[in-house]
Amino acid sequence: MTDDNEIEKCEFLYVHEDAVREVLTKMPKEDMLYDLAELFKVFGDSTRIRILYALFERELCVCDIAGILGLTQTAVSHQLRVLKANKLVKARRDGKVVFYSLDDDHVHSILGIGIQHLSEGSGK
Amino acid sequence: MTDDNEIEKCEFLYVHEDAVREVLTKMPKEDMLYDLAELFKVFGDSTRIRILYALFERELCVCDIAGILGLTQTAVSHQLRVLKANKLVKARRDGKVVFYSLDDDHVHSILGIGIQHLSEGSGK
DNA sequence: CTTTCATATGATTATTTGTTCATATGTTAT
DNA sequence: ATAACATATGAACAAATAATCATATGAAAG
Repeated sequence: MTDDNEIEKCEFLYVHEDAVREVLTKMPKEDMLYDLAELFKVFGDSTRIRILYALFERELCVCDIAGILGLTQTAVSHQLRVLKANKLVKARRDGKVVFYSLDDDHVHSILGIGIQHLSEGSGK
Repeated sequence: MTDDNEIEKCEFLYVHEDAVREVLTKMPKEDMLYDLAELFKVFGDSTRIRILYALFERELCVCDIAGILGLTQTAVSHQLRVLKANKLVKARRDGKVVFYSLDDDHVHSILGIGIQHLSEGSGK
């Protein structure tokens, strides 16, 4: 049916043995795939996405972000910590106030492609 | 200190009032930001990332993916359902076997930019 | 039609994760 | 030093989610 190389049954291993072998040799390192997932996990929360978009316009302090998004200062601070740890935003202190801004060109790119995907998906 | 427009205190609202107003007018729709987060959430799991990378090479059936990644058939099937619901993979049935393949150019783009970010981050 | 095999689905469970509350740190002004 | 304010941090709680187990569906072969 398919055509060439079915081998044994699926007893959890190898329906198409050479396909499996080929893919196995070309898979990236586990560490990298794990880190990649961790990075996207950061984008996978609407609060963080909204913070990033707010920072698209200009740098903002924690309190302003909280005001814009209708969140508590604490919640924003926690999420900014995550974003900062992943080098997506950077902080600048001016007296008592800490200003946050985007710290990565990739933020734009990633969000942009995500939007493209969404818009095309709805058009199908 | 800062320079122009501090207004009142942060009582949860508006340290820099015009900054807040400006950003508020330019924020995208809530729905879109939510959908965007949902999309990235799909990429935010190492199992799904690994499945996507396996499919980079060629289409694969559920059992092969399970074999390649050392997962149960059930776990893979559940994740494929998520990926399919988000139009990142598509399915093709051939008899008893269902072959999955990537269903979006954006998958390449998004993962590519993610990798760029990671590699630059470690070089800092 | 019954069996076999590949895949899918539902329920349960364990873990992760975002928010809240309370409190701590750090900076400026009095 | 003390007070006031912006921000950060830790613990506790609630919600989301990925894996597992049991079972169901769907297709081909006998």
